[in-house]
Amino acid sequence: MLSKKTKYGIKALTYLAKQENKTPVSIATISKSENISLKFLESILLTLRKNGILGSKKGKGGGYYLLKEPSEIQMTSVMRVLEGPISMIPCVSLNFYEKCDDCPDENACAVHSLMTKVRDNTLQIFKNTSLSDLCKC
Amino acid sequence: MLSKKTKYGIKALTYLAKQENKTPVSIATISKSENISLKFLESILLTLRKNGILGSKKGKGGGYYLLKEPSEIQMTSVMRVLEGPISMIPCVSLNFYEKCDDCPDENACAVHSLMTKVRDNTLQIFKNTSLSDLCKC
DNA sequence: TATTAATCTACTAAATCTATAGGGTTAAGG
DNA sequence: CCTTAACCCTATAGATTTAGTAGATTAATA
Repeated sequence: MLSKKTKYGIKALTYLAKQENKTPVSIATISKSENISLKFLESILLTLRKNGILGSKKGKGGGYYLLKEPSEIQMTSVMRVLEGPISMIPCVSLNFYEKCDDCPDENACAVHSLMTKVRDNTLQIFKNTSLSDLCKC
Repeated sequence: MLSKKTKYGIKALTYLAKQENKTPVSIATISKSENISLKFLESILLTLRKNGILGSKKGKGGGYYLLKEPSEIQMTSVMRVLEGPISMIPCVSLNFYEKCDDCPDENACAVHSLMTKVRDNTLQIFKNTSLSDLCKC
């Protein structure tokens, strides 16, 4: 299941991507427009900033803005920052790999092979989708 | 994230699919072979039975067995029974649809369109993968 | 320089989900 | 009638999610 954190994060990012100029947008503005709890959104935007996707400006007239062009922001990085692993199970994860306790042989594991397929497909979609693509809906 | 329930369920199913004859296999046998907590596996097999994937026989010589041929069991049904929706978000789910509270227009929602793509792809994989395919690893 | 608009930080909390564990009941076989 | 094994119900520790609350910090501006 996609967490609300990720859902709200993507919505906020597309909102910012749709801005014509790059002047900062306040959390409150995004919160109202996208119907997102202000305080929750605050923490989401903070993690996006700490992970190099957003920049921020403090004080009056401040807010958040994209650090790169929307077309340069892949959904892979957005998903990894907000949702964590793209894989459904750690033993097939590229960036968050972990061995299963119960599994003696990954190569003979049905779950492993099935989830590898799913990961490959999902990864392709996220790689080939940028923030600017999402704005076209 | 794939739950352990689903992971264990798939492992148990492939174990049953690998059996040559269709005589029932006890929970204890599968539990030992696949390193799965017996009590947890018990509840998993029970839900698989209640959802028409497994049959069971009580008493001595009893246990669980597949109701259909492994090649006839699609991963779509297995996943839906164990993990629930295949979609990452209810608003794109075919079998578990729910509207988002915050979203005024699904067709204009970036998350919706992205997750529809992911669902379509994942669904294809699960549809085209049967239990017998998983035994070939 | 005082005010105001913002981000930033830290703590708390309710609700839900996950992954079991325990114990008793029922049915089948020998 | 004894053993075996599924069935069923309950509880629970721990983790995660989704916030809410309170206040500190920073920067622009009047």
